Amino acid sequence: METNLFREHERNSADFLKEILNKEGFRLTSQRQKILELFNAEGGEHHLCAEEIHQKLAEQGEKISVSTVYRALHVMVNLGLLQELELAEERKYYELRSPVLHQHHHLVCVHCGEVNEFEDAIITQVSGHETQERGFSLLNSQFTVYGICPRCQGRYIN
Amino acid sequence: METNLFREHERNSADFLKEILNKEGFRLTSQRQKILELFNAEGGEHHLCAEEIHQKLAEQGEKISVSTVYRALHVMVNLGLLQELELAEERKYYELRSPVLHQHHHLVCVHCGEVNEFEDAIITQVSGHETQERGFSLLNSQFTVYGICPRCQGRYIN
DNA sequence: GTTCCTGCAAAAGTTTTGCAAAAAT
DNA sequence: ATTTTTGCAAAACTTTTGCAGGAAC
Repeated sequence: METNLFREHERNSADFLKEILNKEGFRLTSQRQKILELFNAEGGEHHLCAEEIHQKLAEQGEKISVSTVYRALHVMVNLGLLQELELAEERKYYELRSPVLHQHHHLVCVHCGEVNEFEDAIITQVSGHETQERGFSLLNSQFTVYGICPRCQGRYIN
Repeated sequence: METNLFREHERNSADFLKEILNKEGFRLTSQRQKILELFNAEGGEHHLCAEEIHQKLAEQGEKISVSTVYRALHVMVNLGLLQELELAEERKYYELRSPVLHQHHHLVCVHCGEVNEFEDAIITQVSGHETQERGFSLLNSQFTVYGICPRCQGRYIN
């Protein structure tokens, strides 16, 4: 069961991205491709912030400026490829966008920052119910649970 | 049915605040009192950011610096009096903290920024379930639904 | 060829911090 | 009297923007 828009087209990821971009008058650039590849790399980080993206690409020898990263992230959010997350931190994180029905949510340890993901169809139902009741259209939802993970419970919590 | 920690002690709100502060080695100051009074004022804004707090207090003739507002907000979050919200905006918002069982959540119009609140016990149940399953202790949770409100649906969405 | 995109550096906006004076305990 | 808190100004950090050169269409 695939849960992200991008992986479904992995074989021709560049073509797929180009199509999506061009449809809206944007252009395919190597920088945008590299950023999306980073998100798509399996086993890697799921949640990335602009600075992390910039640094990881720099480590791979890619030349890309921070402002380009920010601009690319905005474009991809607007195209529906990425979703912006508000975790416990001061900066914004991004992840590949899941279709609403397979959306996952986050359980964050406020002590060590560990992030767990989970899915729950009820959350989607509640989103649909609340939006319908007020005549809103539903775009997406974000559910974040904060707690202290088992490892950190043993330590003194400041 | 009271839903916030502060209102329960409204008659002696200053004493109540002082007690909470002193218990942790903090001191009661007029600035901290004024900030909490602002949140507690009924019919007022529920969600306030640092700059709004600073401005509203200035309008009332209170002298308080922005840095004091930030410092007071941090103290009150740590004491459990306020909760930090990550709405759709670039800055952080705060509201009086509700006991977990009566927590409310937010429905945000991404176009005009209108914020609706709602309660749903199922959200609390899911929070409890997910934390227990992974051995986390539950601190709180935040559920935000993004959509477009009825008024904005008629307009062109950029 | 035209339009969009990038990189750079500078700017903007929010939040934090160092320090001396003031206030709370 | 001691310790915390405040206000101010400066700094730190994330994010945005203007502009000229370069790349994609």
